[in-house]
Amino acid sequence: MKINLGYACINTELRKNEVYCSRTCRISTLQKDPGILKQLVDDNLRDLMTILEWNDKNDIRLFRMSSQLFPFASHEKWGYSIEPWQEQLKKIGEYARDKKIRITFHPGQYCVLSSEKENVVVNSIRELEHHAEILQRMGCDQNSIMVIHGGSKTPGAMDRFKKNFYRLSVSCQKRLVLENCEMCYKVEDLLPVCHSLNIPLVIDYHHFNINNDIELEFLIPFVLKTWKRRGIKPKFHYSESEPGCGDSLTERRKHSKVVQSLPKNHPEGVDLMIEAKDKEVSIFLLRNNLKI
DNA sequence: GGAAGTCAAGTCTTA
DNA sequence: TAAGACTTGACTTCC
Repeated sequence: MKINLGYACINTELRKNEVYCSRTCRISTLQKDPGILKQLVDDNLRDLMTILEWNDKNDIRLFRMSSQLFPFASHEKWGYSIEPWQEQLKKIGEYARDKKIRITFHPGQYCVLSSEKENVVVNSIRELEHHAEILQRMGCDQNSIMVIHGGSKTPGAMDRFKKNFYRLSVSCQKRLVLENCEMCYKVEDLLPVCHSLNIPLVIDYHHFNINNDIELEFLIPFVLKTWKRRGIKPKFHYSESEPGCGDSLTERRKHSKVVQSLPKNHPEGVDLMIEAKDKEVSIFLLRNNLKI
């Protein structure tokens, strides 16, 4: 069996040697020394290249970039242009393309397009446009997607999501995909929105296992259609609860250190992002255990 | 140098 | 209505 497995943001082996791409700072530090940002971004981009080279050597061709690559770049007050790093981004993008490493993003929990608060929506739009700009400057193709959740479950949330989706630039719209979550939006809740906006749907198996009503086998064909009609290679997420964790939702939500197995009936040709604390180590374990 | 507390951001629950 | 929990890794402060 051949599955394209990937991991998110941090390479634990390289991290031990201070190679990582999520350096940031506090606003209080920025106020004292605004020039610190350039050094943080330079170091993050340098290490991003190192991580991609490591991925290539280890035949890992799916990687989620950290949203902290450019700290505060989308901040209302402290935001700045990423244009000065165009050359580095282009070079990194060319390398990823050359090595067939699929790059993706997963902006954080504060990115809520369905919020009732206009300022939250405006901040979310700025955040998404920033992520899309990075991918654009890297020259990434349509397979470099940005995954977000449905967000708020207040009345009218999905209508607001749809309305605010059209406030995004076209290049940003083209990269946006939705993911089911364990609290608010199940796969079947998101399918109508994805159909209406013509955006793909990421199945997160872990979230599905915590929050579901319908058999996944029934839903998968509908989900795969959302990718096919856009010509984007499907990607799902997988993680497990910590073995021996309690029954409460809080305990089950936490990701385990490693992933022991693959989801049952995972469809052929769907990339799989492994979301475990031990990151790339989980991929090696899976390859060994399952002879992938 | 290590441990503990804090941090840009949102939403939901509880008091 | 306000405070705290949620989640997570990195920063910052304290001892």
